[in-house]
Amino acid sequence: MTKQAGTENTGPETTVSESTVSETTEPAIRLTAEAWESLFRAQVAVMRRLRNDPSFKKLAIGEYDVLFNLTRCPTGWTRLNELNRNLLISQPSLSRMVERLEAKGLVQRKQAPDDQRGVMVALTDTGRELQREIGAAHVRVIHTLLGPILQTGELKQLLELTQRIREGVDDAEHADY
Amino acid sequence: MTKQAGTENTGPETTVSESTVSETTEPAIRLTAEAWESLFRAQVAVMRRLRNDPSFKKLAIGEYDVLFNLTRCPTGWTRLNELNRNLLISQPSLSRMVERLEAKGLVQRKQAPDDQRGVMVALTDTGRELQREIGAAHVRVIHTLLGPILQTGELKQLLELTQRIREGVDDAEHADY
DNA sequence: TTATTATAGATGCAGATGCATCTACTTGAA
DNA sequence: TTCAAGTAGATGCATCTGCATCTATAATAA
Repeated sequence: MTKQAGTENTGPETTVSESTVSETTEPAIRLTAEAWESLFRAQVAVMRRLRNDPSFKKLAIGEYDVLFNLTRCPTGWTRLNELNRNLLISQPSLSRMVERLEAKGLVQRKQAPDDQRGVMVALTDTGRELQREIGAAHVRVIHTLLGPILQTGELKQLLELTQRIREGVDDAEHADY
Repeated sequence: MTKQAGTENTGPETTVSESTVSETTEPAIRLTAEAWESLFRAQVAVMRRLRNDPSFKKLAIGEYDVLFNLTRCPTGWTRLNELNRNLLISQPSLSRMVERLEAKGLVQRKQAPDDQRGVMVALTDTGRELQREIGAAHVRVIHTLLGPILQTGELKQLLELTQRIREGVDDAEHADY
């Protein structure tokens, strides 16, 4: 349980609480909850570090994420609602965030050709450049942080497991049942 | 690459962008970035589902997380700054969130005995009850969601890998270098 | 066609967030 | 001691967020 000797630990424990997952909980359910909890905390731990990195001085992490998602569109352009599927923020928030990013000259908008209601977004050259700059720093931080913790094989395992989670959850999302 | 036949995919791809991690990037660095990216997206995918669950009607997910963290304190009480270490929100935000939770009767505050500046927080009985209620639903959703995706052994792998990340990152945080 | 229902995105508004700063207290050095 | 520097938490303020709702367009049914 990795408790440092001589430390008066009064803070929250890193083991799963009995009030949520009691010892009488069915083991399979308990394990699933513990795995999720651990995944979530790992994400928080890494994110806390990332957020404070000087590379995110220019742009909030959520805004960077929008630019990043835009780099992944084969045509360069995406529908606003499509973009929203990969983010945690709400539709109105994305709408206004894109507005701000446009004002900063980082993205551009145009009407969707096939749907008069729709809006398409793409990076501008400036936006693409900024994304690359921040992304490069981002990658360096991650490598410095995670490199000493996980070996190549373990990184591959983690990648594979989390990819399946993402795909599985997204599929369930679109499934009509 | 799991692309559905007959689908005009115009949205963001699920493979890592070349603009951030180019094919010439050192493989180890590339893999680390891909693993983090995948972990992050998996977290987003699960979180999107969780957030919409009716069990979070009563309390925002961030507020639930505070209650949850409080259940893990051996003594029941924690220092505000200690609590803040496990969360993504800023110190002023936590300060006000606790204020609101106190107003709702879910947590209680008292002055720290050993430090006149400090504030200690603990759940009230009502708070503990609500945490249990939401937590139980939470666990059910997670199990329904992740159960069909990962097997027992895989969940254990995931748990182990993410635990190491959390510990490793937190240790690096406290290290003085 | 026309009426109904659904969807894309924008907007008003109340409330939450982070940053900078402030006060109060503590620590450590002279 | 005394005083400078550091830390805990609160607060003013500008900004961002989500919810509910609105408009405009699209899809579906009658």
